[in-house]
Amino acid sequence: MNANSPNYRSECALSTALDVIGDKWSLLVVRDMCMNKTKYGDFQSSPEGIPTNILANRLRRLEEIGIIEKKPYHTKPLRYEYFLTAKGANLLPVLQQLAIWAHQHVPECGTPPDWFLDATPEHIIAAQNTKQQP
Amino acid sequence: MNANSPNYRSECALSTALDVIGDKWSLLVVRDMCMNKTKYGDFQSSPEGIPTNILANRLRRLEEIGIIEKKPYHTKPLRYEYFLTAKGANLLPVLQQLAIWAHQHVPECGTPPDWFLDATPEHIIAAQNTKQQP
DNA sequence: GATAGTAACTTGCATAATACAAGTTTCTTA
DNA sequence: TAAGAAACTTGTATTATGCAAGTTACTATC
Repeated sequence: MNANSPNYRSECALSTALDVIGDKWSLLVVRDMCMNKTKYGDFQSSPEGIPTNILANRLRRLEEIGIIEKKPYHTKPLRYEYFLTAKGANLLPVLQQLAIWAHQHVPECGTPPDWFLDATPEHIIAAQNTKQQP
Repeated sequence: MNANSPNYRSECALSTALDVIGDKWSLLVVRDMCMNKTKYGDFQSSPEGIPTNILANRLRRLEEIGIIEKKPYHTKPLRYEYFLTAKGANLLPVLQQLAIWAHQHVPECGTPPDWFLDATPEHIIAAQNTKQQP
């Protein structure tokens, strides 16, 4: 019952990864952030149509576990932008492999853009920094 | 309502991948098969403890979508072993990247074995073939 | 200065996914 | 003859997800 007992299903790294980000929406929010989306409304307007309560919950959880961090961009009312941490940006290879697999093996699905497949976690971080300090 | 309208959330390859294998258990069953487990009881005895109704359901679904195939190893009563197809074995890079990420970023989790990180989909297929034709 | 609009949420309730326990069938072994 | 294993199915409880509506604090428009 305390915050230091995450209680993963097993010691297996794969299983633990799925316990942390293996839900229906988390990786899609991470994808959006890789595309330089930063605000609540940006995530909401993605084509998958994430329910607003789920989005609020995922942003809270992803921040708690250190995958994203929020920075205020407006006071009165207080509003935040969300950015990937290094931990979050390092999920990019996972996203890329998932996209490659679906593109190769699921006929109906779209083609991932080259910039996405060619990017690295470092690119993502760099792009975020230029956006934050214009 | 027909079998040819899978109705994915969007055209996005990542989103489609998650629609296909983005649940809590599918990739763990694929992992077990990468470790040369083939039978129902093998999957059940993995440390995560998959519920038996979920396991039966996932084996059916994974076969329907062509990620695994079953072959009889015993008649009366009829019993099947399950193997990865090429489509299934090609999920290995996804599993590897998830395991690498968790190993690097989640303190409590275990270390993936070298053979797992060094393997390729072709290795997996080859290992299955030697098991099938002794 | 009242009215409408926007952004980022929260709340309540319905539906779907997952979990747990028990039962079933068909052999095999003691 | 009885007990056990293997591979499930069925029933029900719990949790996660989905949808609609409401809230708060501004900003811009008539």
